[in-house]
Amino acid sequence: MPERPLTPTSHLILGLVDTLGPCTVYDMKQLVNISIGMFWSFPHSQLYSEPARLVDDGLLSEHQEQTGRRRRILKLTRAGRKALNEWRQSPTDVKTELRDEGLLQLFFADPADTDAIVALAEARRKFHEDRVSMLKDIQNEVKDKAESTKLRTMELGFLFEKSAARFWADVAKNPPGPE
Amino acid sequence: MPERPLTPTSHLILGLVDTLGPCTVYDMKQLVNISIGMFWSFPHSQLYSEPARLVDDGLLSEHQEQTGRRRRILKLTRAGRKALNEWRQSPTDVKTELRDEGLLQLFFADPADTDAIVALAEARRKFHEDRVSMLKDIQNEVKDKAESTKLRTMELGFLFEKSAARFWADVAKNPPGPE
DNA sequence: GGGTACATGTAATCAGTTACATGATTTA
DNA sequence: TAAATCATGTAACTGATTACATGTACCC
Repeated sequence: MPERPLTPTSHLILGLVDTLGPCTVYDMKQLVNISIGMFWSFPHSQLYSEPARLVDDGLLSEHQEQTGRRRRILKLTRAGRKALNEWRQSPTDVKTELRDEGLLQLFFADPADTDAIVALAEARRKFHEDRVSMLKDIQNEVKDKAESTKLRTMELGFLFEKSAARFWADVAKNPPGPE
Repeated sequence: MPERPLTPTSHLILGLVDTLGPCTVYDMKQLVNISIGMFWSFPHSQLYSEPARLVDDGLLSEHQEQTGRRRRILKLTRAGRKALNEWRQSPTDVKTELRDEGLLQLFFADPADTDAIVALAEARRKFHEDRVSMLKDIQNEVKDKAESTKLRTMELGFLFEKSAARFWADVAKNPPGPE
């Protein structure tokens, strides 16, 4: 059995099952939606397909209900917990992916077309400001329940959205021009 | 011919060919490496496969050298320029993907294991600080040659790396703990 | 003239994404 | 009890990633 290299998605699932205890995919989806999923999209089909692989790998066990919705309950196996803990002890050296199509548009904007640049900047500023307030709402709702590490994680996202909003406001006010 | 929806990678290629004029994939790779590719990874095989699709779509034309390395020279077609300009006029409403495995590790860190958290934070702080200085070097080198829009784009990346470095320094100094 | 790094691609795998489909619960 | 929404999945596609492969130019 040449073991499959685990992806970030694998570790996400392992971490979620550890956080939630035995749980369904839907439970995981709920948690992802209001936390890490705010910054890193994990479509729900991934949350189904990856556990299936992890069961094959022996890192999760699954138990299907015999009644009602026949949901699958997922649990960490001993090997799964071991894999999770090893990952926890090895800080990654992978660079952050900052994939922003708005930035791509700025990169390829025509410096002579100031109107387009300002329109882009205004749209993105508003976008990031809306996200700042969404994040505030979420934070208020979870701040008493969530673990300290999870709250802390949300902070970097928060910082990013705020500097992005400021950045685009500045671009709108003082757009790059020709020459 | 139902036209294929263009991806960010498609627009990247179209934009690069517009910026560089008729060029090879390698020319594009060089530019990507010192700019947008610092934040959004585009493996070079993508820079080969996507132009092939765009040629199929009629958005690029290609002309292979008959001698030497038989490189392929790529050019925007009229339809390609039209597609690029339409994209330029339509600010995206797609959210920024901030994919950071270090953050994932913080999210799933054990609040009781302060040592692991501090080690993670130190590693990531150093990582982002190194990137800040890489970016400074690049900026110094290109600041007289590059277009204003392209320089401006790099700034958000720069801001991000700086706040990430600060964030992790703070986590190291004042790590989230149990209870 | 042999080694090394640059340049140019191809192939195969696999994960990510979108779309589809439908059953179970709640609410009007 | 019908409509709406929540919940739970599957399937097909295709793009992203990794690995492989080889040619060309330059340097020692």
